[in-house]
Amino acid sequence: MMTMALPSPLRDAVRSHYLFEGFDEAVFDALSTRCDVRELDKGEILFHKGDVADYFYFVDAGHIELGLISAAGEKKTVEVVGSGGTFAEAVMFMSGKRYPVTAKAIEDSVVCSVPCATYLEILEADNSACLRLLGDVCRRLHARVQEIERLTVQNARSRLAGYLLDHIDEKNGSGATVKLDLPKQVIASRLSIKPETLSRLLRQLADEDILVIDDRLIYINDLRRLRPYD
Amino acid sequence: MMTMALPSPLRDAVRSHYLFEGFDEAVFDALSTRCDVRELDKGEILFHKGDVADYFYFVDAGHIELGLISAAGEKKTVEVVGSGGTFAEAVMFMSGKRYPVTAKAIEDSVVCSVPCATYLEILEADNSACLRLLGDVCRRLHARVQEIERLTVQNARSRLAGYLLDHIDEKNGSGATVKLDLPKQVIASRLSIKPETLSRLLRQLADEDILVIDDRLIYINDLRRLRPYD
DNA sequence: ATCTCTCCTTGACCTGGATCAAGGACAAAT
DNA sequence: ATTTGTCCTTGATCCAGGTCAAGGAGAGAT
Repeated sequence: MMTMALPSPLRDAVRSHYLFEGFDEAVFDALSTRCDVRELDKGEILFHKGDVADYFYFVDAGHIELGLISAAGEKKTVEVVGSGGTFAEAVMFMSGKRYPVTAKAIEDSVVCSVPCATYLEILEADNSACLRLLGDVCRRLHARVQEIERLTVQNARSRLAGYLLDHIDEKNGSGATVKLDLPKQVIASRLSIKPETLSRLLRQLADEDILVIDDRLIYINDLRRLRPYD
Repeated sequence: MMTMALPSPLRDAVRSHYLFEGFDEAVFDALSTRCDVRELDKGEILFHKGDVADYFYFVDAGHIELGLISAAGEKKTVEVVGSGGTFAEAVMFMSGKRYPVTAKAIEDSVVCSVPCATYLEILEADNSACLRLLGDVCRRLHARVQEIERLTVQNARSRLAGYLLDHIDEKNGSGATVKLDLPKQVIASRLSIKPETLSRLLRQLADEDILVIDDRLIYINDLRRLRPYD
């Protein structure tokens, strides 16, 4: 992992993220001098679950996987954050200040670290920043509740259908195209199934003529036949 | 369901909750005149998933179950809130402002409704209230991530062990006593298992002399033998 | 005291998805 | 051109937990 100061294009990208865009120029400037760029190789771990959480992150390039690993080695991807997104900003308020998940680069990535302490100082003075962060955290909370719903009241096939419908690139009439931008193993983990099962389910949907698989490109023939499972 | 103005003991209980205790007397007073008491019969539904979320709630007495129901009729209890707790305060910031869960009284209960719009106005002026709410929402977010972890990397037996260890009333040496304060069906749903499975798992643990069951009282003989599953 | 309800337990059986094991398809390295 | 590694697929088998069905126990209601 390499660490260095913020180059100006990255500074601008961070600046325009809604967690920062409301700040005064001077305030943001002070904050940005305390941020660092970190370049991560594919597979590199940024932080482990349980590490002290002094920073949250903005993704400039690549994909960061937030996941859980049990004592027994079981793995589960909770979320994958792509460029333009932030993660771990919610831990700022947690007593103990420890990351509840492990963050790992699933491809060569560039992230920007933001010191929680400095950001917190800003929040203490800036009410509207506080409200924006509240909105952000609540959105995340809602996403987690939906995930629990998917895990408990839906089966694997429904979860896959939901995932595909959520990742449509292009619609054409009653069909659509989905380009899988993540390795299938990562998608499987996000859906809490094994890669083998994902493979079989896709095959099953293809056998039923609901979709056609061309490597990482999936053509959905009829959205109506996929939706009932969502 | 009966609705009426806040009686003074309930007013004090709400006042001392951390989401309100930092308010100036005058501010809290204005808010409290807009709150109502609602008495719910066992089984009564306070709001459905998808309803417009104009209020959040403080529980004065009883237990409120926050749950999900799928189209197919599958049920899952996400959380059970007892007296002194609040729920649905996070929806204030959600676009659309709709409840993501259904709230149902699992016994005769008394709750106090707090209008989101009024509370939001206070937040817009009071920075420290904002920060307290942020802490609160982040705690909830963390709890949801832990729940996802339990659901995905642990099996039913581990989840039950974790539940029991989380609900210990009294410790004595290497053992402990747990008093189940919720109907077993509700506990089962919280653990995302069927009542039959809960019953069987408890029996299994009893057969292994890890615990003794006396109706709603459970004596854990040896915590060390239960912990490995947590 | 018997009915009826709700809550819980138990048994018999079934199934979705995991696991184990064996390749296939590429791409990068030598 | 062969090796090595990563990612994916496919088949065979297994099992945790669900489903279905049949009671049992206690609490009110009549």
